[in-house]
Amino acid sequence: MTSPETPRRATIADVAREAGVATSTASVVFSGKANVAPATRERVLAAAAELGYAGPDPRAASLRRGRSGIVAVVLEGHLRAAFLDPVTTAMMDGLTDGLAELSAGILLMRDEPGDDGSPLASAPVDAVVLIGCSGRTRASLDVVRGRGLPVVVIEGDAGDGIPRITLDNQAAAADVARHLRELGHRDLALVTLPLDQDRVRGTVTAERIATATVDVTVDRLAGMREIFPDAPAISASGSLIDEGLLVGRMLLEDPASRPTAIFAQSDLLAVGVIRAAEELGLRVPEDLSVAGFDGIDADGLGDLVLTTSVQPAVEKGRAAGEQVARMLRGEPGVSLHLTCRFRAGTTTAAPRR
Amino acid sequence: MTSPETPRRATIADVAREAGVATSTASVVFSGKANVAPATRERVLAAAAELGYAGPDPRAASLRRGRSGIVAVVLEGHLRAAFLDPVTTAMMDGLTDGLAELSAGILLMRDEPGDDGSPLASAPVDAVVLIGCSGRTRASLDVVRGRGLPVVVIEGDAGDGIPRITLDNQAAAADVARHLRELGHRDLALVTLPLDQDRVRGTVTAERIATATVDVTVDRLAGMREIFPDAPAISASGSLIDEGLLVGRMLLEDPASRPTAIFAQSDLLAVGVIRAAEELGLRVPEDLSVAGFDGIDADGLGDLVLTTSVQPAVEKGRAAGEQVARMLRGEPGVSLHLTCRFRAGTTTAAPRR
DNA sequence: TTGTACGCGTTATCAC
DNA sequence: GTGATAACGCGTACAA
Repeated sequence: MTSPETPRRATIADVAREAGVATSTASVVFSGKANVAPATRERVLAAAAELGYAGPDPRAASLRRGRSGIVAVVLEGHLRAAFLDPVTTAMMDGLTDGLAELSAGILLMRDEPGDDGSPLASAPVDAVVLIGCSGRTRASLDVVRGRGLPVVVIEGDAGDGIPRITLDNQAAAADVARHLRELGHRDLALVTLPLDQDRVRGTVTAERIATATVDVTVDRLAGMREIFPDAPAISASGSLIDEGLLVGRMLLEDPASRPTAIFAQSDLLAVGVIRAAEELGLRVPEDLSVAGFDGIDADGLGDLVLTTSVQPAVEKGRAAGEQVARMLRGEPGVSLHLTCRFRAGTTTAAPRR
Repeated sequence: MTSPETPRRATIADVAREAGVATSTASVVFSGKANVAPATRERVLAAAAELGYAGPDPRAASLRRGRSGIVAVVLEGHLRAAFLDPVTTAMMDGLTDGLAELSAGILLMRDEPGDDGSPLASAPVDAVVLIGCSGRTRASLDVVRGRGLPVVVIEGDAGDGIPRITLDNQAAAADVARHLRELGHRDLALVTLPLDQDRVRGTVTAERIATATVDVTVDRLAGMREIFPDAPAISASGSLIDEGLLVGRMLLEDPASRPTAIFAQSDLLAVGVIRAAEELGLRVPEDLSVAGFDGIDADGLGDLVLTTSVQPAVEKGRAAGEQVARMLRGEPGVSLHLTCRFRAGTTTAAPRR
């Protein structure tokens, strides 16, 4: 222990000694939490420069403070897939806003428990935001809660008294469907998001709905069916333009059974459907009306404006961030229910016949 | 101090006492770093359950170990913009791969130094990956380096001996330009990525190039100009399909000055240009050749295959991750220069006339 | 296999 | 305005 092995990195104590002050004084110089005589301050800073001291070690500081300044964001599935989704990125954007007052960093994590237990359990985080929480997360979540950390869930349910940020998916979907009905459409087809983890592309049956696990999909479907109880539906395997294209082809290839309008559960799917229509020589909205959901500004639509329900994606993130901030302040977190706003675009019109 | 104030959270010492073992034994039970008699182990676990102990505090553990298991990724600009770019997401994907052996979390950070100094300086991270590093980052970077943490830069220059992952942007762009020249094109127009933080859309002048700050843009432009020294260029305000559409219109609207080929600095821009051509009734590649850069599998091209230079985006991330892992192991980090591969597609052909 | 003791680098508290 | 001191909660040589 007394052997001079590696030339150890300077600590704040070394700096204090070099400057001829107490460690507590040096600490205050760096944290700025109290007034220090300018002369003393200079001495400390000079000593730090001389010893190559780069400021307080964040690890030690976070142990002492009980705060690391990091908030974990748990996404389901591959990170890449999550960031491929514009709604998720918008939400992350809002989250950084809501977290701004904490000036906290965002630690990205996946839902899956890794080889050596969930990383969630061993990461020095101050709070956790779950996005679309699936069952698997529960276990690792217990550890986090057991530690007394704030947890907020966006569009999911983590049970107990965990604050949730939710959306009026069903009502908003009904609004869009109503718009189509009022335009005069009677033959509507639906394109849904995945129903469960399996993400099977195919016709949506009553059985499949009964065993569905993705709330968003089920709720939006219910809203659509409020207005069009018998509309056929096909589930996509993800919220992607290419999926919309594939499902769009399935729905449109047979001219005999072709619907006059297609309502997709996401804007990306809707863009794909529009592309499928173009492929088949159908014009939108003259020959086919297409509506989406989300209100993202989809890249690649050109001059068309998608009829959709604009969800407050950024707000969702911001709200979650604000709740985290509140809970970290010791105040109780509350659940919030946000609403979507219908937007009539240029992709829907009255049917031809 | 002896007063029983708040019912303090249980620590590993409490668990050990409750189980009638030494703290070290309890510690080992949780870390699994050594063998413990099954009976003892059970007693410890039972005690932990009883006291509501949720496992070792990550903050304390990281101080003790000197590792937090977190790697910071610094992106320039808004997080949202970063994740809108397919190249960035692909890179992040590779990064998680390269970092896999560390099973480290990824802490997202922005380039901008906040109000209270850069968050980079106060985050408990083990290493830092910079993506497209601008000058502003330098200051906070010094703190990190002063602390002796590994730093790796992807497509940027952080000075000194910091390992860099770079791309042969200029040579690769020249390859694409050469292909167009060999096809017989003489009238080429360029669409560039943003030149600087201002992201102004407009004609690229010598002055603008001189004050440009985005290396990628400048390098690719230089490569293009090696072959077509006088080709006119317009800068886009971002790598987006709709931006390509706008700039494409600017370049194509006047039939008199219409080029026979357009080379865009990103595939997304190229897709937009193709869409602009379609709008004007021009066929690709018969009436207009279009080439891009990146080699992402762009959505919405139909049966066309874009002529482009395929950059190893995932590899860039993976390489950075691997260097970080190496440096954390104590080995020296090395700079890597990756190369793009030219891919001839169906969007380029000999000019008509 | 289990227990003891020390140090990781800070910062909050309180007295001066 | 400055200084001494005690935690913060854990991991790990080392001895038993």
